[in-house]
Amino acid sequence: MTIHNFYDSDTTDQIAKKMLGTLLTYDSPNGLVGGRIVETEAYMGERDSAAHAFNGKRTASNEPLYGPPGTIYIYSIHGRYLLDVATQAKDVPQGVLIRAIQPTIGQEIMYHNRPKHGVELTNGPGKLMGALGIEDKLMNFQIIGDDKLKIDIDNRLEPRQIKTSGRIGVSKGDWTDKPLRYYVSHNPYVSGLTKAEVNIAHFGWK
DNA sequence: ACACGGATATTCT
DNA sequence: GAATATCCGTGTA
Repeated sequence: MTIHNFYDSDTTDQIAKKMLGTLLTYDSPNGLVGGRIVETEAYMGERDSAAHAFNGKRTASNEPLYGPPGTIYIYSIHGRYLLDVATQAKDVPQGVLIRAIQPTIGQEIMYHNRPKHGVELTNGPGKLMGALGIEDKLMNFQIIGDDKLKIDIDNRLEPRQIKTSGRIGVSKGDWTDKPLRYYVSHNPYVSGLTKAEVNIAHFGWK
């Protein structure tokens, strides 16, 4: 199965949900790193008041959102770099923000890239990029899976339960509270998860 | 020049 | 947990 089949004939919110449990990997200069995606958010394009392409806004920096499905869209905010993947046909600026991963590959390298303890390694969109060692926008416009940065959708882990909520950190607007954030219930690497919600025995996987 | 954001770290109750 | 402090690229002027 190629990455392209994954996007075919699905709405962006469905794609965001289906990305949970897939494996994000990066063939970094220091070695292979990566982990299971445990938290995503869908951004629904021109009509979505929280989206970068709201009202058709199109600039040099959000141009990758307008690319074909699988186009990598890295952007900076508050001095961090965040990872988005465009999900729809060319010129349809919808995408999924990858907000957290459970590290499974090259953890020593990631702890070196980002010297924090436990879940602090990757429990946020800027944190996971720091851990992977991606601190620039050089991969913008690449198609995910074509080069160093990949999402492996085979052997996807099945979440026991997927929860939804409003999206984090978006400014007030009509779409602020729409349930377009998806996460693997009980997984400790989900951002902002309370201790009581974590299950250390199964991490939320079937 | 300048204000601000799809965030994170620190410093308190 | 809740209130700051700080991050720096980007858009607008």
